[in-house]
Amino acid sequence: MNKRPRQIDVARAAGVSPATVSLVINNRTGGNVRITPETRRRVLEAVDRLGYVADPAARRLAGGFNTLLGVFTFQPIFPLRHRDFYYPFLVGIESEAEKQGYDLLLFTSTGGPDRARHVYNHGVNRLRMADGSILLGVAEDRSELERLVREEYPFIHVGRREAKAGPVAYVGADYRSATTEVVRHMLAQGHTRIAYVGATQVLESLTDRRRGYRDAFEQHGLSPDPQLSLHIKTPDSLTPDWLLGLLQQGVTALVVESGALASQFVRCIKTLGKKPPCDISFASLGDPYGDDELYPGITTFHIPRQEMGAAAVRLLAQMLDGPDTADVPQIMLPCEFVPGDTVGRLTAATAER
Amino acid sequence: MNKRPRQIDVARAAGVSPATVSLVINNRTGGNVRITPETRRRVLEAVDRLGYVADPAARRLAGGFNTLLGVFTFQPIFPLRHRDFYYPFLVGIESEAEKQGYDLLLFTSTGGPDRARHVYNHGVNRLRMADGSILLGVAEDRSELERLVREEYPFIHVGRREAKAGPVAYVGADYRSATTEVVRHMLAQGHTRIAYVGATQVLESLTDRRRGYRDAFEQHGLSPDPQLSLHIKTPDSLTPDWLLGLLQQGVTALVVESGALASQFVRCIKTLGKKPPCDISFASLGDPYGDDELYPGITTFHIPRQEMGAAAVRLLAQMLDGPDTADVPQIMLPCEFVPGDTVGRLTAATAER
DNA sequence: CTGAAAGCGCTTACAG
DNA sequence: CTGAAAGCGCTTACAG
Repeated sequence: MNKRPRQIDVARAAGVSPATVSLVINNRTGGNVRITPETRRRVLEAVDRLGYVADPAARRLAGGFNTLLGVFTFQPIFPLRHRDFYYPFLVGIESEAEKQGYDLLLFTSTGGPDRARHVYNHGVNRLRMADGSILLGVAEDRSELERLVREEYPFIHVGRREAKAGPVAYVGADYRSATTEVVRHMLAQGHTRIAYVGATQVLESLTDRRRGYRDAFEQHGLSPDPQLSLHIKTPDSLTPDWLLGLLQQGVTALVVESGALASQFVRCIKTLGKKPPCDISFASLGDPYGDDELYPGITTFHIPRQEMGAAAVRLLAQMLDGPDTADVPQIMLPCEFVPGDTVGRLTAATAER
Repeated sequence: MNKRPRQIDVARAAGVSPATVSLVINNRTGGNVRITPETRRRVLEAVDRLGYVADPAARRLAGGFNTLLGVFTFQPIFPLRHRDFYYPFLVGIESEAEKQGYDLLLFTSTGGPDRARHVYNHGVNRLRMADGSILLGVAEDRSELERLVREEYPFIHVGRREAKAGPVAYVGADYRSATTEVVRHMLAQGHTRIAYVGATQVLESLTDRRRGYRDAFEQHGLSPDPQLSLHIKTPDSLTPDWLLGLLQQGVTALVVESGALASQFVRCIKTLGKKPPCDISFASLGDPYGDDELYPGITTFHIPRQEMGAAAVRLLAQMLDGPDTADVPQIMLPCEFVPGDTVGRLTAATAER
């Protein structure tokens, strides 16, 4: 086990100084650095002959940067279930990290026994191992986010987030406008009794949708019936009977807040032997992740998950490379409206059913 | 507050030397090292207050460890297509890394313009940033693997690999035995004209299956008809006509080497209006990844991808923790036989069809 | 055009 | 029980 050659070995073999070896290898040519072609040749020849390979750790230490981007998720990033939740984001994160020349550091050592993950372990911000990090997913506990903001650790959150400690840098999706577009589409088809079925949870991404729903009505000079904004604890609460109740209240169209609710809705409507859009118009506020076709021609909008991941990396790289401007990037990406065929014109028959 | 705190900052804050900080943080307690509880407390308090995290690069350079496990794939790890190829491995890798307290370093900065990845970029073995690495996937070019072995860099390959430079540490799946089991199952049902449809490629995992096929015949005191071992360049070469030709040669059963070939086969057989197992018995040598049901009750074997990932991490952790025993771990995990219903008993009707 | 020197942030013998 | 010092293998001003 002969030791691998070091820079100094190459220098000796080529009859130059270590500095010159470094210069040649890194192709540093700017400024007042100029290497004779002959010297360069000798160095490269020695590198080749000795099989020299620079130590990346030393390189990074000396260079003062580590080109490591952290990826932190509050839950395991590769869960067996819901495998697809993080996946499209990761596709974007990875490909952009590749372009920007960063490696990705996945914080897997921060898990508690419940597999919920913590930024601060033993009071230490593990993320500091990376130059900056991307945060993904939903944290039960907001205090870690607050602390990160207070600490001024460079990070980008995927998904809009608010914190008391100050502005959070994020790449979000514009659920508000997208929801407005969907609901306006329903209003334009003559519907006014449009139910909103969402979770009880309060979360930025959900609040945005709820605002979008309201916006749509206001833009039509209407205001939504508060009775039709329904918040349930779990998708299971959405039962055929419950749905029937809604229909009897004159609901002619319905939007659900998430993919999980959408599939539950589809199940119920089938049980009832009814079909959208004839019996009820229906839309999902965001396409389900994965490519399992939830319902073929569902009316919805596309969440640009991949682009969000890529944009987050790009912003983070800028934050790290660029001069430290104090401004906190906050970006909302548009969601593309997917017309589908589950929303139809309100007919007298439907309305009076 | 701008710069991240260094060890020296903690030392000053706690009124001790950097060495003591290092000792406390790494829980070095053996030998003649003993830290007063009071000192330890002061150090940890300072660490906490300053938010100190050791620089992994410096740590590695100084001869310590990183608790970073590299994950290297020869292609993007999160491809949009074939998303599921790496996925189940990653599930295992992540959960085991979590258990062992390692973070995962994904080498995304090593991509060439073709997105094929290289261990050695500009002559640098990027993997050395991590204590050790897991390698996944198929490399066109074997020279990097050879070089890693020669360099004695600690790594585990997921999937059996051979190298000229010496033994490769791996966690493989026992495709050979699994294939034997499948083919014996066919032989036991009376089939003898069993075609083997595989790729032209030569690769350990494929070679193992080909051996397993041969083994099965030998165990029945037979030897396979060389004419029935067929190797095609792409799945597209498997056409209905081609299949018909096989049937006319008296083939009554058929195994395909991969999931891609399996779905192509299923397509052809449907075109021909035939059905397994009545018209032909059929098995796939390994379940397709993902959970898209290729063919509901297909006869195959289950590749324990998740377990392979976990085992690789476990072995690597042992390699790194343990005293440097020179032995190279090579493990083959069993594949579970999935009987399915696409293999049936050979009847006179089928044989003489 | 190239070398000598300092320094990146740690860990590990070695003293005391 | 803890500190001072050397060293890991590089890069980058700074001289000359």
